[in-house]
Amino acid sequence: MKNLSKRQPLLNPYEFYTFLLSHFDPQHWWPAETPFEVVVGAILTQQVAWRNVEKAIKNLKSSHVLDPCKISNLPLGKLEVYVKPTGFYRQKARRLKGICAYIFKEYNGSLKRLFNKETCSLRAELLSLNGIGPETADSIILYAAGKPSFVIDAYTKRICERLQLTDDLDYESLKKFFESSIPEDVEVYKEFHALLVELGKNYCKTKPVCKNCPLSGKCI
DNA sequence: ACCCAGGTGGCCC
DNA sequence: GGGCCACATGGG
Repeated sequence: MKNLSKRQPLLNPYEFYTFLLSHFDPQHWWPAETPFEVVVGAILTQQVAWRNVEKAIKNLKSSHVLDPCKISNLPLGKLEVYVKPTGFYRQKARRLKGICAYIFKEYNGSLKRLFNKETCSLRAELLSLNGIGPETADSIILYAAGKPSFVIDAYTKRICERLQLTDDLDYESLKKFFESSIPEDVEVYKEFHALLVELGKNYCKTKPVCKNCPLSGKCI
């Protein structure tokens, strides 16, 4: 485990959060109607634009299969067709089906039972499933289970780098950095992450879009 | 014709 | 612990 940044950052995370709140509309994430839709979206959005995920979710909804039991019983080929727009579709279909089968087998298809665990053991259990890494696990815990677990994504890492908010930290260290700097509050965690993505999508891409960026001047 | 998007797992050192 | 690779579609 790396040490957290010893140098005084230009902006502390909570100030950064209030700054973002004052510059962007509330995001009210996650864009989904049910916790299970969050789980599916979290898998499907890996390394792909959200608009592609919307197509896949729409396919699943219009086919009336957006349910853990239905998906675990769906032929792989059909599931692949539904999730095709999200790319890596063979992998994602296989993993999604595996995760649904697990929920079906271990929890009788009830996410509530799965989520009725302590955050720490829930996270470990999610991480043990093929297709769920740290970001997906934290997204599910925060936005589907409604428990505090700060989500780190590529934008967040990039923004921290550009603002010199932290040293180059690994996932768990960066997560701890945020969690130790802001109130342990589900709504704060949700909105902060969503705002970081919003900032990232508009201004902090691999090639920075500095024009009109509310952070221009603070960025390196 | 490129480049990139709300990652993960496998393999290697 | 980190670096590299495969995985694949769709929009700018």
